[in-house]
Amino acid sequence: MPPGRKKSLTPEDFVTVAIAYADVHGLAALTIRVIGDEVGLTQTAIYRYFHDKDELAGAMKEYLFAEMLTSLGEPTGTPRERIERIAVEFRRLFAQHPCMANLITVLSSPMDNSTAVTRRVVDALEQMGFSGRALTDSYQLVESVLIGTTLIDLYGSPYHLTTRLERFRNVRHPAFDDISRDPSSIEETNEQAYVTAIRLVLDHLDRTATEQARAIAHTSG
Amino acid sequence: MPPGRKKSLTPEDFVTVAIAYADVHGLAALTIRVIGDEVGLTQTAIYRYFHDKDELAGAMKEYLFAEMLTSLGEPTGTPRERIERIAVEFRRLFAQHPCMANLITVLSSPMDNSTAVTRRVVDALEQMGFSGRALTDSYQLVESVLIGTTLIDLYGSPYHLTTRLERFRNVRHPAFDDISRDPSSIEETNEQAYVTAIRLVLDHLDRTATEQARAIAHTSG
DNA sequence: ACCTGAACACCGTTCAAGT
DNA sequence: ACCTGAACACCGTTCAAGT
Repeated sequence: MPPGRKKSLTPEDFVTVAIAYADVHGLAALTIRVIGDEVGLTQTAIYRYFHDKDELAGAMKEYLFAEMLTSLGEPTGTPRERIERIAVEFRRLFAQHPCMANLITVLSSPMDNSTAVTRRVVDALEQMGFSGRALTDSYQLVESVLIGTTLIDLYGSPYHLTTRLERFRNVRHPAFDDISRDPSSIEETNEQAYVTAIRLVLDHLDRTATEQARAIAHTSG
Repeated sequence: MPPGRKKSLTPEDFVTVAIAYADVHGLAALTIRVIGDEVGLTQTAIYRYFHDKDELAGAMKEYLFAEMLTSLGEPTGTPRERIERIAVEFRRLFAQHPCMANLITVLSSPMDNSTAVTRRVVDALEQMGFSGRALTDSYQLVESVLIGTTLIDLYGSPYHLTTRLERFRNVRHPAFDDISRDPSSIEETNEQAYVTAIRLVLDHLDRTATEQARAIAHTSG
């Protein structure tokens, strides 16, 4: 490609620009017209690249999950360590790209990269010894706590922190007043709750996995 | 009021009609024009009762939390039982009114009735022996798991079940295929995850509460 | 092939006008 | 006092027309 040659855009250009904008201004502020402005074209140019806004949102979600898969690298360590790793990277992804929380609540369709993450958790659970209904139940527990507690921290982005601050102030209790004075201690509290919740789930999985293994050994022995 | 006299509407009329519609068709389908149709007036009539759509959404949320407070009744039993009670009623509220999940993600402002529920949890935690930073951390853990795991089950309402069904099918694993065959077993799995998560949190609170009590006794003794 | 400009249906909201 | 009808700004989307 000769220099100075005006290269046309790619779908990825739209995706990265949209993510950057939504992270700062919130997903609600991301209109088709704004995207046009941001990439330097007209409002309607995007329809050459995406069928509709939902398809763009799906591509944004896939892009961010791809980023997470890259950070994750190849699975190593014990099953528990692998799930812990996923929990950490999941959290990091949402912290770096808060628009993800709104994307997930707005979007429903399962897609390749999110399914890949799901499968990693399922693999780890299988290696812990879960199968059949115990496997799906365990997976659901991990997903609910992992995504649930992350969602609740960030769904109002980019106003989630001030909102939570206001909620804490509304409790009208000295301990909550103390913490509502600076946003960073609110973030700490959220982080603390996440880490504790994940640890509780993993401890529980360790216990039930050995129980299931013992039950199977007893049946077949 | 004489019979046959045409009584004018109340704000509550709009609220109940809006909730009923959003529960069935989803919050996204609830437009100002639809509300007008449903109450039997014009699109713009609602502005005599609410400043804007956000105020209506807030009133819907408050109405549903009021319903929950009524179901809860006066607090009785041990602190743990009281939190369990709240967890059960919270779940029931969302099951009966799935629009609540979307209301929460869309709305941010803290309001009277939701704060009342918060305060009940805080009271119970204080009676368990938590104070200061341990109190806010404990509360945050309860809230994250309680609301988080509920949100994640229902945020796509009224399509949340078919969506999850499709996600399970996408995993392409025999155990997930089995469960994705009927929607009721998906609901069971969600319910199971919720109950387990709450139990894990409450067990953890029981442990840390006695630890904190012991630490205080040690310091002051 | 890639982009623009005008247009359309739909949304939340305002406001003057009706009873 | 309560409601209507027409209008406005904004949204996602379509499509004929430009290069």
